[in-house]
Amino acid sequence: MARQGLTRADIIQAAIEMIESEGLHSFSLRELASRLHIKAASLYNHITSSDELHTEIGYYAISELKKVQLAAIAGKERSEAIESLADAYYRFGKDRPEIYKVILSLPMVKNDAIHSAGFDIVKPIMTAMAGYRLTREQMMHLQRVFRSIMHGFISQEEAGCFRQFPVDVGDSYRMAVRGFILLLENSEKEAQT
Amino acid sequence: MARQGLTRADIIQAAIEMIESEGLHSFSLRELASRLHIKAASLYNHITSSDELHTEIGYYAISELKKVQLAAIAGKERSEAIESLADAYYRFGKDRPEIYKVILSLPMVKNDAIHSAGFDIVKPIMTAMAGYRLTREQMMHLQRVFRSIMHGFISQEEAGCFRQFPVDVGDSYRMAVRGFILLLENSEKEAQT
DNA sequence: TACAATATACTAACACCGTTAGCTTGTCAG
DNA sequence: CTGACAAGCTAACGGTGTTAGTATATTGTA
Repeated sequence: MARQGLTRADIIQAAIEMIESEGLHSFSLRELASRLHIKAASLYNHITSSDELHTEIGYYAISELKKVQLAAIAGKERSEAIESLADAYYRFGKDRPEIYKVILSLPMVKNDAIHSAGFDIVKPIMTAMAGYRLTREQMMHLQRVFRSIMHGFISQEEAGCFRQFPVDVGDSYRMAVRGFILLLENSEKEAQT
Repeated sequence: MARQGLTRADIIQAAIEMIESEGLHSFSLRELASRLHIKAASLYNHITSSDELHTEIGYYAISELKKVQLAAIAGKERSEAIESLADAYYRFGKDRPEIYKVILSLPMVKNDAIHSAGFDIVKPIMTAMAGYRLTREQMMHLQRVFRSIMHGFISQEEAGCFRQFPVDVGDSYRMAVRGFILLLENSEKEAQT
């Protein structure tokens, strides 16, 4: 009745908007359905489960992050590229916290599609490190270190863990990035010998 | 009827055991009550809400982590202390992943008791860094960097994000710690000038 | 143009969740 | 011994994701 011909894409889109504005924690299928002027059960004509929808939103989130990262490193090299990439990462987490949380909550395990989508996040980092004379093995390790630093920092700040001291969080962040660059330079020296 | 005289401590204890064995995600008050041979509503004679219980378990988790950390740095200095502390942190996250998740999910914001409990996690790091000649301000920043690295690494590995390359995760971890020590040494030099 | 098939919506219900109100009853202190 | 408190209970509310079965608008085809 008064059927509006909703598509799967419409639903994913609406879910993303809802998560961005209301927060991931308060998301529910019933509320989503209500916004689309539909009953919750009707959503199942387009999706097979809540998990699947969640995964779909995860693809979007990863592609958004990748987009921002690629733009950040364009035409840059070495420490400039790293700093710019880190800034992009950091700002994404701050500007779109709910979308960032979606990425974190993604079940990387056992889902091949998401697993391979994870490569999208790795690539920009590898590119940014290309200006350093590193072995491929070093780069694989360093990419993990970079992601650990960025993710760790963003999620701890988001969780409110950084309010314990009266020093600027931005300064802490820059120190963290500096530490990574030091490690890059140090690894470069090691690779030369 | 067959009243067993459960105490608040009994309930918290049972909840901890249940989370460790079954996982945080599948925890529920009803299941907890069932294990105690009680109805869910009866739990409310001892706790005021699910959130409160969650917070209580958080205190336990933080105290456990602190215990492990203090033991790790006892009688050690400088890089040896840092490495040992990092190892303790890392092993805690790996050995007791569900309890570690409880710490992460703690609502640091707005809860003063938890906020101050957070200092328990900071202290061992500050102590471990005491052997370096750093200003107090530097230490506040570096403590954030350390926690970011550790938390970021543990949670990404736990999420399965590190399966994308065929290089040893332990090697990546050691490289991350080495990066932090490099940053410490570098900061020390800066403080001297 | 008519009809069949499909896509889109619905209602009703199930099993779970946290939580509250109100009741019973065992236990212990005065 | 008795009154008060503590510790349990049942029943219910509103919330969640999900399934089964039904109706109907749209669309493709004969």
